[in-house]
Amino acid sequence: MPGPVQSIERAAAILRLLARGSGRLGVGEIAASLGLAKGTAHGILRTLQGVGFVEQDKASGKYQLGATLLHLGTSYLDVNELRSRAINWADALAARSGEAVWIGTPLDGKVLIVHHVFRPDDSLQSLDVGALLPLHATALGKVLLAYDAQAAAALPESGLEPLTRRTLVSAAALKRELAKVRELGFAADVEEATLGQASIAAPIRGYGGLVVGAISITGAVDRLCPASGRPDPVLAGSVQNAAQMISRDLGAGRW
Amino acid sequence: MPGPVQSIERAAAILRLLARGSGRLGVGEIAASLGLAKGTAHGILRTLQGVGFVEQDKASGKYQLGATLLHLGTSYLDVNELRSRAINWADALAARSGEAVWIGTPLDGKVLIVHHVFRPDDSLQSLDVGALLPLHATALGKVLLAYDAQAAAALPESGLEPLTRRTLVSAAALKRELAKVRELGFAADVEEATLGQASIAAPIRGYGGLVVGAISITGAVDRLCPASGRPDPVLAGSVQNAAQMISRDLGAGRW
DNA sequence: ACCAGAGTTCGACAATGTCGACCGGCATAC
DNA sequence: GTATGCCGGTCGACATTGTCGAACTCTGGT
Repeated sequence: MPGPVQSIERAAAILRLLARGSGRLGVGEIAASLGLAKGTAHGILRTLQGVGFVEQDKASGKYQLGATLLHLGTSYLDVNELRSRAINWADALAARSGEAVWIGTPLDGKVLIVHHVFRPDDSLQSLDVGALLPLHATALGKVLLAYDAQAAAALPESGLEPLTRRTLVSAAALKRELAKVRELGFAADVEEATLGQASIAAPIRGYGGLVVGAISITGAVDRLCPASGRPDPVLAGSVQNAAQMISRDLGAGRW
Repeated sequence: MPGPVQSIERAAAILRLLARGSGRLGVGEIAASLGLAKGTAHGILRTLQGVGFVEQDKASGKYQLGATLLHLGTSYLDVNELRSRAINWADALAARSGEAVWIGTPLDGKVLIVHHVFRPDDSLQSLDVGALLPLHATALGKVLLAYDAQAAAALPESGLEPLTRRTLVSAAALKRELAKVRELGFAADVEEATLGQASIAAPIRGYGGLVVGAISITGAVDRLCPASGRPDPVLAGSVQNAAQMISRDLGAGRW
């Protein structure tokens, strides 16, 4: 196949760098990180600035992400079929379970949150749409791993980052967990991402039965796992049911 | 100055086209819209696909925005200084006024919503962060216009799009309105964007006193304009006060 | 006042992306 | 069932285009 356009790849690399670096970066730092000449990096940055993808802090001369990206990002939400089909079911699930609902899709070895319904009762919660969560420490991620052999194979054998003292960090333990997920049809995490919080997730299938995302509820451990430290089967059933309804809307056939 | 990088500009144009087009587009349509050869458009699209900025629908072969953009967009929120300084004050304003709060910044002849606090009482509201609102029909936009001569000059003399039957569509009427905004120090719109809804907005100033954004409350007309169809001065004062606090945090000097 | 480091500019080279014609499917029309 | 258009994808030659690296300027610190 004919070559991809290098300058665009480089521009994308710069944007990702700025997103990861969580702050402003200078031309020199960017050029060094990507192995480019300073002048080259500058030219790309100036172009990105012209289209509004990056902004320059006039005081320090450093660069950061630009406002246009926010608009493009939310425009993505409008065309995302998974999200638009799932919204109604997510609201219903939140109402029935009384917990916050997330919908996630795999992105580059992480889980991207594409929808978030606040827990019905109190409304002082931060919005997590657009956030990237690790695959191995969240119920959403475990579901995606369990039904995507490719993603599972790409996981490192060790060195999984522990978010809490309960995070699974060994590949063997995770593998057992994934087998259990496939057997039960849903995944759970109990204080593996955040202390005091648990989640239950189920797979969403698209056309052809392929798993394209997952839906989960998240809340306090004692509500999701009443006694015994195992997820409440009624709640798990609700999540699975919501996932099935969404899958049906997506044309997933008889799954 | 040395030329900007064309391929990046073209890639950005494609992304904007996809964001505007609100749906999937084919290679041919994109190439025609931008005056490019089909092969060229294809190469750029394939590169954008490689970096996750666009996705291809396998069934139809058409392209749409990609998930990576969502993550980049929300990463922008993390580094946006206006938003991060304003969040606490926005929460306080929402609590005191009992209304939904927006924070907006100018972007390319529109208002970009960078923060949104739900109305405290009921929580069944859609999230508008990332949305682009017109300048002439919203309180946020009027504030930005009133204090940015350049943006005001760029407005068309006529042909302002009417969103409701109360939207100001003549340049003269808008001009008078902006003069009033400058005099009072805040802007209002009463059913000019959505029937039954009103807003009150005040300018946020950054370093040097420059207006960098605006904050507003939005709610039912009878709550914001109790009798007489004019905005409640107490609520307007609250909005102005929040704007001043944020401006101070941004280092706006004595404004 | 000097120096160090930042972002920015400049010009030449050739690597790079662009163009336009060509292929292969799929769907529709006849 | 065949023909036909449409659409996405491919390929190779040309020259436009982006890249490099050195030189410039300005700010801030010493």
